[in-house]
Amino acid sequence: MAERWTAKGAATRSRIIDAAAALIYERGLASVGINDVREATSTSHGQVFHYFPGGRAEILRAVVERQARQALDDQRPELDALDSRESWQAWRSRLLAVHSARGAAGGCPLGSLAAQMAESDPEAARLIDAGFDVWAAHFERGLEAMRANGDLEPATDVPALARAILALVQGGFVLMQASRSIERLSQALDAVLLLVRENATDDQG
Amino acid sequence: MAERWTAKGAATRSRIIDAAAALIYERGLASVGINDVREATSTSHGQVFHYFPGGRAEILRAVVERQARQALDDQRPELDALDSRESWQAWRSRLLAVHSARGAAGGCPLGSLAAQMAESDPEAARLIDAGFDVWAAHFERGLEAMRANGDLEPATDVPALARAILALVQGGFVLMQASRSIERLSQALDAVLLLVRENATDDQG
DNA sequence: AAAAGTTTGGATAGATCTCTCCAGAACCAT
DNA sequence: ATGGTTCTGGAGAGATCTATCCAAACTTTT
Repeated sequence: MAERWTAKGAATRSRIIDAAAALIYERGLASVGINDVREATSTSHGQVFHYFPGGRAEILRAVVERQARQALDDQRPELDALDSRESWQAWRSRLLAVHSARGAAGGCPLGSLAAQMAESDPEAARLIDAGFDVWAAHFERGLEAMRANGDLEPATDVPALARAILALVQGGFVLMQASRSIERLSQALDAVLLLVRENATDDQG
Repeated sequence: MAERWTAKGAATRSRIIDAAAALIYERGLASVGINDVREATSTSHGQVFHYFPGGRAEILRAVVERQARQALDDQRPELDALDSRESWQAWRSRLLAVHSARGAAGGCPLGSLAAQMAESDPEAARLIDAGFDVWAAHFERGLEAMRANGDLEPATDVPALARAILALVQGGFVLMQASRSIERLSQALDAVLLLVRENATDDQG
């Protein structure tokens, strides 16, 4: 099914998704129509519906999947090795740097889509939720690694802690988006480090 | 300026705001047009623009202010007296009950508007941010009361803790909205209690 | 009761948006 | 090369949406 297009076609399709994602991130989903995407990509109306027979809804779902990847990539490479308190700190720095460079606008590439799509498109909501699952799994992996190294209290409820951390991150993004201030995200990430520290064994903080 | 309308007129205006808020909360902002609001309130097109000369954008801003109040009311009366660990627990229970009854859908009445309006309407973003400020101030007041009672570590950075708690709540709402599971909000609120407990003096937990 | 102001209903303009359809150009395999 | 497939361009139907405008009905005031 992914082989339905030639290399050229797949490139055009990607271009459409990328442009749609960028526009939605900058202006909000409601302000982005097919025509805006068409203009931004120098494509024709026919192409858009050729590559997305499901129309706008199908583009939007592709954007969700793209942004789920984007949100994770924004945190790499640190996201893949959150196995010490220092690595969590490095992860925090990267996330802040990325969103500082973006002007503290737009919120979470993935999370900001939740409020915009969840109520109108259940399938999109499912995709967003799946993205959160993968994200939380990365946190879990890091925390488990810490536990294996003896850096985390053995009794820690890792899945619950991972979800709490993800909630903190998402909430930090929401507050940041409303205020356009990186400070809000920074405070939330400080609390993440605090949570990790308080579940760590060597409580030297 | 608030006396521009008679009692009857003000009632109609309120009816419009309430209906718009409810529809937006249920279907998402992008799916709600003036016509939907008109139908839901059995009003005419003329009335809508009579009471909101600024058109759709003005209605939306009024909805933001209404939902800022709604979000706080959802947490009352506990929100006004978060001066002990028990009161935080009662607050948690109320919030869960309210959103459980709503089917764990829609997210935060206020916070869900951030992603939907912040990028397209700066004034709306300002109103949302102001709502968050009031919300955080309530948390601060409760925490300060705890400190005055000797229940909180004197060195606690209360404003930062309040912001972290608000971020947790907002993030919990985001995860809840995507998954339609009250469990996600519950986990976030558990973490709130944990944060409060860990900043409390008598660490018997 | 008359006048002034407010509220209500609805027609309609004007713009916008999604989506369908068709045809020509480019590409690829045999 | 040639036949089939994919890619591209654009016209236009059909629906929807915001907003304006005007006049009638109702309220309030004098």
